[in-house]
This record gives sequence, C-alpha cells and structure tokens, in this order.
Amino acid sequence: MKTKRKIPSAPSVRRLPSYLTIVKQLQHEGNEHVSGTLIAREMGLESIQIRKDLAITGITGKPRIGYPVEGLVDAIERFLGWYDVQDAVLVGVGNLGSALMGYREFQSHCLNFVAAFDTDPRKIGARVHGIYVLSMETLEIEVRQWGIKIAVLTVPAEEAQAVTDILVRAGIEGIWNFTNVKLKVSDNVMVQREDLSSGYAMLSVMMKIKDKTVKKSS
Amino acid sequence: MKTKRKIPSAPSVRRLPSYLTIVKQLQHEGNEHVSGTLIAREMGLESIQIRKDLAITGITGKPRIGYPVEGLVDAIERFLGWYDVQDAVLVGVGNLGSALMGYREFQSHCLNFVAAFDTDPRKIGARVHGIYVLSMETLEIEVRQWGIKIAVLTVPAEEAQAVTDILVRAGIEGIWNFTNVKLKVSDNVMVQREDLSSGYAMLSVMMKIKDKTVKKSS
DNA sequence: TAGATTGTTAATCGATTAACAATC
DNA sequence: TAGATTGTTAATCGATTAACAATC
Repeated sequence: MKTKRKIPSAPSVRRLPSYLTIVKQLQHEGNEHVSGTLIAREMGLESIQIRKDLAITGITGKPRIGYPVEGLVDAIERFLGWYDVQDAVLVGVGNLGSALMGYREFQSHCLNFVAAFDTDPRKIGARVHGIYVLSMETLEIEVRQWGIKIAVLTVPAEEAQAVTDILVRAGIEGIWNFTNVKLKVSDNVMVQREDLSSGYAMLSVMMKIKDKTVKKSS
Repeated sequence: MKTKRKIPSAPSVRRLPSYLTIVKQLQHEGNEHVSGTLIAREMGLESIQIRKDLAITGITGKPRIGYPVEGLVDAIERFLGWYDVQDAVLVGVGNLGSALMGYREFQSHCLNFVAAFDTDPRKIGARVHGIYVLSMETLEIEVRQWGIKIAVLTVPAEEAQAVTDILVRAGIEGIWNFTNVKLKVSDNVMVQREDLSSGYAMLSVMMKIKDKTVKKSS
C-alpha cells in the first residue's frame, strides 16, 4: 500500500485541464515530447510552476528532452479520473443548463449526461443537445436506479437545497453547483461551487486599477 | 492624494460577489445590520476572513452591531465598480454565449449587453434574450463607434485571437475570455480568463480522494 | 453592565519562485 | 562535448488563521 496520502493543491489541479488541452494539441500535431518551458510559454506562466504541477500526476520527464506527450496525456487523465466515462445528470434546463449540456469539451473529459430534469411541462419530454429532459418528479428514482454519482445543478437558487436533498437521498456523490447557494450536504458528498460573477468581479477590479494608474500617470 | 495604492488580493475580490448576494437578500428582508459572523455561517467560512475581505472595500462596522446593510451593499458595489451601467458586447452566439446573455445576475451587476456578434448568417439579425445579433464584419466599427469597453468572448478557440485583435484595434479595454486560449493583447487591455473545466477537475479529484479514503477505512 | 463583534497586529500555513546539481 | 531541461531543496511571498484589546 504505497499510497502517498497528500492532498494535491487546488490551484495545481485547476491548471491541469489547460495543460491537457495544450498537450493533446501537440499530440495531434505529431509531437513526441513537450517541455515545461513550452507549456509555460503557451500558458503565460513560469516553467517551474508547470514542472511542479505536473509532478503531482506522477509523470517524469527527461532533462533536455522534456515529457513524453503520450505519457503526459495519460498521467493527467489518470490523475483526474478522466479516462473512463462518468455518467451524470443535469438538473435545471435553463439557459446555463442547456449550454453546459452542449459543451463539447466535457465529452472529452469523459463527462456524459444521461438525462436532464426540469419541472416545466413544456420542457419535459423534449431533447436538448440530444439529451432527454425528464420530470423532476422522477429524479430520485432515476438517479438511484441507474446509480448516477454526479449531478450538475443549474436550478434557480430557491430550489437548490430541496433538489440537493433529493439527490443526496438518491445516492449522489458529487454535485457541481452553479447556483449561488451554499448547499448543506452530508460530508460524504462532494460539492464544487462555481460562481460566474467572481470572474467579472476580477475583470472589473483590474480595469479600475488600470484606469487609476493611467489617470495618475497622465 | 491619499490613495492607498495596494492591489487587493484576488481571492478576496472573487468572494465579494457572494457577500453582495447575501447582504442584498438581508436588505430585502428588512435587516439594518449584518455581522461578519452571520455572513461566515452563510458562506461556510470563518468570520475573520469575512472581516478581512470586507475591509478592502473601506466599510467599517461597529462592535457588537455589525456592518450597516445599506452601507455594505454600497461599499461592495462601489469597490467593484458595479454602480453604473457598463455597456458590453458579446462575441460568439453559441450555447454558452446565449446563456451568458440571458444570465439575470449580470444585470444586477450593471453589465449590459448592447449587441452580440456572430459569423453565422442564420443568427445575424435574430434576437437572443432581446439582444440583436450583428454580423462579425461590423464588430470593429460598432465597438469603436459606441465606445464599448468590455467584450465577452465565447467564440471557438480557432477564432479567439483573430477576434481579439479586432477588439483591441477597436479600443476595447477588458475581455472576459471563455475560450481556452491565452490571448495576446497589449498590456493596457485586461483579460480575465475563465476555464469551465477547472471546476470539474476539482470535483473529480475531490471525489477520487474521498473514494480512496472510504476504501482504505473499510 | 456583560458579552458579542470589530479591526489590528502577529503567527501560521501553503503556494510560488529561486537556485542548482544531475543528466540527457 | 555543450547546454537545455528536469527534479529537488530552500527561500520568498502572499493568504489564511489566531489572538486580543477596544467598544458598542
């Protein structure tokens, strides 16, 4: 049991998908090796950071040569668990929910939506990006029956906790939460919360600071 | 010139929109004051972190009482520049682009889409969530003419840099980049890059770690 | 008054960056 | 061989957490 029980750093994990995209592209172009230096340039980061990040996947490179492209793709996908298909449900077929169902990149990350759920009778029975929309009433039974482990939550804030309770009861293990609600779940259920507004906050502040700097210097 | 030239920490800035949502809700419910402790409970964080974060907006509270709800909303919105309307264009009317145009929360953050742009003749002339879709050919002239400062970029990766070059030439100052491309821009243009996959990477890793822990202990 | 909460200063923790020997 | 690149160890930087006096 040589398990290195070390929790990987969140910033590193978050950068891995970008590295994966770059390396897959290089693989597609027929490259055999890739250096941390090259990835760094592509990302606008320092090469030392790339090496540190890649180290958590267990890949090793060769001085002067770099990392084997194929081995690196494997290592990242294995580390993230993105090598065999994960079935998931999406709950809340609004604008954002529909967009996520159609987001191509998730397929290449082995995230597979088997069904979507909504309360709106006009949506139920329809197909969105080829995925059937089922009645919310059947959510618990379907999730349990098919043993779905992952749910993407794109319902209105008011419904978020109620839907979550159903999902947890049905045996869900991970919730990707796009609502701005802090979900209460038993601690064997993992929740990843996304906040679309936080990126806009960053942009706003960056622009404001630049503005001030310009005004000051002129 | 008593300008405290101190760059606010990114994690703090990113949390502010969530605080704003909570405090606005409390305001709506008629509360006069709110404590850091309460916000902390609502967010699942420590109260000291809330106090530290709020401090960057310049708000001050009163011991035992907390922060004035109205003053706090003001302070956060002022700090983020979310108090008067910012006109923006969206480029790339795909699934994600359409979803962002319809995302209600942005309106309350004073982000206003005046037009969208696409190359697809079937989309041009249509309206999406009430916003007209114009031809990409007119992008440069429209952005320049109306003095638009902010662009949301949701085009395919292959087009990202070319569109960016047009935007920069037209005088754009901030780009909210949803493509997985590191954009090259002159350094007076701010770019905020979003990576939807990074959240899924986090969820995947959290679930994998939990899995191992469970297996180990059983 | 008593005690909850703020704001400040200090301590800890974790992530990034630097330095450099090993090596392909 | 020469020099670019890796992986490791140490240093720096920044964010979070702790402690606590001030005070409403």
